[in-house]
Amino acid sequence: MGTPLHVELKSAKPFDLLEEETHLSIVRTAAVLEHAMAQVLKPYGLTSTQYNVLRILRGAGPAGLCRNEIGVRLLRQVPDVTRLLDRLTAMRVIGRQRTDTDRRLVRTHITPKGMAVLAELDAPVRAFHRSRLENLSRQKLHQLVETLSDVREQPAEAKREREK
Amino acid sequence: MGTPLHVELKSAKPFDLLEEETHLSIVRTAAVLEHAMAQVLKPYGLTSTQYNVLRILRGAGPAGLCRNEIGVRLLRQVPDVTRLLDRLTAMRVIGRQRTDTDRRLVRTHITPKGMAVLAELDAPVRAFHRSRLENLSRQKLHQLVETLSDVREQPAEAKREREK
DNA sequence: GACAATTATATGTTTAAACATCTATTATCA
DNA sequence: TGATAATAGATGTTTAAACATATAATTGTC
Repeated sequence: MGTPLHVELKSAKPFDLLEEETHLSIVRTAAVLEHAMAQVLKPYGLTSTQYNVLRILRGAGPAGLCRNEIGVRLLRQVPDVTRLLDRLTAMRVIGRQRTDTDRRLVRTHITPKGMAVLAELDAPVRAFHRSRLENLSRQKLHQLVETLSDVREQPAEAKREREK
Repeated sequence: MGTPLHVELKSAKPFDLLEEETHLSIVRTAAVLEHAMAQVLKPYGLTSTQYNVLRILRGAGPAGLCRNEIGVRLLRQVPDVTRLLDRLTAMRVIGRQRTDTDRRLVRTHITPKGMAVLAELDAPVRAFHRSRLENLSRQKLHQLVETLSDVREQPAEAKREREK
């Protein structure tokens, strides 16, 4: 059984709004996981966003993806994908080339070096994920994934508001 | 029922490791919530970390807290609390003074202006939390909070490793 | 077929995050 | 007591995030 968040954060009193407690729990849990994951990636000189890009491009295959498409697939949106890709290009783990048919597009693909870095990381990353969540049953994990997708679902009212 | 994450992120194939899917779901959900929360705070010129500091200091009362204590209570750890507090001091929402008994310590407290900003934000923040999670039952929320605290709990093996 | 609107990416600039190092003060203990 | 370690905080520097704006290419429309 885990520690209540308000104890973990030494808050004076428990939260008075369950929705706020839930929000804070999600953000806190993500912060803890992201910090641990960053430690796994650090020896390889990658940030989690950079690793995210490499995983996206490996999944996309040799044709690669254009900048915007990478942007929308990122786990965390970043406001400057161009320079994120610049840095990965400097590391020689990705490559870029203009598309002929639509010369606005720049296709970005993972290089053999990038593939090698990912291959080296696959085992430690899997081991990390498995050990980090070993306390939870398969059923709990499935339930958590399901509930979180409901959280991300925009409430109906807000959706209507946004479409105006 | 929410959208599966691999569809949301246009991933080529569903995840092959449930633990990884869970990790990514948590991080993705936090990113979505944090982005929405940032929109609520933006008109007030506050980042979510700055808002977090003000909430901590309001909870701490007039005596305030020292720098390190604020650091450990933050939802997301930051590596430079000093300059985070510098910026809030420049906004005149917090104040600082050296402690007499231990002159290494600097006590930081929220100012009346800081209290006023928080007071103004209380209603919109509560409304945001309520509407953002209105799709979920109380029971689901309780269950989610409980499961997330289990996720944050360090696995027993890793704990032993860390204590060496 | 011109021309505004849209889309895709890049650049300039300000601000903050990240990391290492440094100073001052207090605690520890031989 | 006096050297050493530990703690609290600040500072310097590099790197990346954030935000606005610009440039280039394509699409839609009348």
